[in-house]
Amino acid sequence: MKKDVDKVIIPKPAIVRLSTLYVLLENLEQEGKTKIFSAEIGKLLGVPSHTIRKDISFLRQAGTGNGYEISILKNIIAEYLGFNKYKKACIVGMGRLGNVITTKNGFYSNQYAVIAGFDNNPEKLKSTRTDMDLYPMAKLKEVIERENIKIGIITVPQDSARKVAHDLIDCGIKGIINFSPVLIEINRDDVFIRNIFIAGEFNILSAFISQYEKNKL
Amino acid sequence: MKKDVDKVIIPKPAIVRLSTLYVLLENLEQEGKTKIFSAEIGKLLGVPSHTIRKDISFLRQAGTGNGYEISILKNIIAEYLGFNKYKKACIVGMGRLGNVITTKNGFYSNQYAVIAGFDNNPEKLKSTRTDMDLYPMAKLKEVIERENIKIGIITVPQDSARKVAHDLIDCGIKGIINFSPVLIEINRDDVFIRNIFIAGEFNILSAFISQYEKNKL
DNA sequence: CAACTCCAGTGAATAATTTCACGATATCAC
DNA sequence: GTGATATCGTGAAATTATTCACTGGAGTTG
Repeated sequence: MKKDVDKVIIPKPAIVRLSTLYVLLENLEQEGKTKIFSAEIGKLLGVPSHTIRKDISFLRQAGTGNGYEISILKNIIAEYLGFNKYKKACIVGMGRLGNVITTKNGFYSNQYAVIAGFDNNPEKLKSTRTDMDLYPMAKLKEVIERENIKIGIITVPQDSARKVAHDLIDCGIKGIINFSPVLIEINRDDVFIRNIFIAGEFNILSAFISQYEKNKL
Repeated sequence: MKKDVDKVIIPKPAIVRLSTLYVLLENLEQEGKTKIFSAEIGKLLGVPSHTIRKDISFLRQAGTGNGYEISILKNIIAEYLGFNKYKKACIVGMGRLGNVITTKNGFYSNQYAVIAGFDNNPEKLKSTRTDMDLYPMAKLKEVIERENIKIGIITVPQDSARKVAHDLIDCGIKGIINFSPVLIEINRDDVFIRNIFIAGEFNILSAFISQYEKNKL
């Protein structure tokens, strides 16, 4: 009898690695590569090969045992992790950062589409040159519901970030990428937030470097 | 007899949380707040209060037992994690993203200073308006060594990211924040890299949302 | 068609991290 | 000052994640 696949819970760090791996595979595929080994993936992701093998084994879709066919592996990951479900995103805050992020620069996978931008400054709505549709904040709920958008990006200044986050959640957004330099507190376990907290990154590096030097002694 | 404090190894996730917490405390302090409780911190960081208490307890600098004095907690964290050691950073790639990041926007803590910018396009060196000193790539080693910079930010396009990373490491950089949409593979355990991999963030959110819905059933 | 080599897959062991639970200490009210 | 309440600090337990170690399949060579 087959194992109850649906009950296997994948460790969160494994989900993060596999999600990243997916984008990596997209890039490699575009470069013309078709096959890859666990050791190679490991190097690129900065983890040992057995970690990669284990991560992939959580998906319970055993391959042939001799390297991975990139296109197949991509599909297995996307299928299992549900990447095909939520492809639309919106962005709030059409300032300079918002602009940079949504300019197709390789920043986001070609699987996703940021289809709507919001800002409460009418000037910005006019001056911004982009493929997306731009709207004033008042249209937030209407657009998100109409397009069934589940992912939101926050690139507004500090003082409005929290309000925007809660507005997005009220409109049905389930995942947020927050670039504002403010941590956003949410009380619901059905909404996920990824904070891109650049100021913190300096400290993290500083700490790791110091820890390394301390332990070296 | 006192415990051998120096031998206590802090879990990596705790280091990351404490590093983030530090920036948070800086912000709260600027807003005029002087005291904070573990439950409050927990909400802001999105983790339970006992995790925060445990994280802080790794520092072995017990407080009074009734909330934390923000200024004191800040000092304890900075001291223990060595934040005071490496305050200078440089950035390679003065394109639009590089500009946005280095514009004092609250993106980086006021503790750090991005003091030098590099680009191999002479036009960019002239046209960019900034407080930093700007240099051509040829000056990389000279400047990094002269200023004893240990942290580098990469905001160059995809195709040069890997080379830039290795150049930085050759110049003595020990910590890298990589914004390019390429994962950088390094083989040294004395160099730390933080990939801000936006394309991956979409997948991660997508996966968490799907996982949540799957487990809900 | 062996024999050999190279990898993936995975259950089990180990290690790392988080959570728990409770004693200790500060604060406040009266 | 005493009691009531709130909060921290931390060793130990529980949970979660990683690493190990071995099996078996696929490709390759002569």
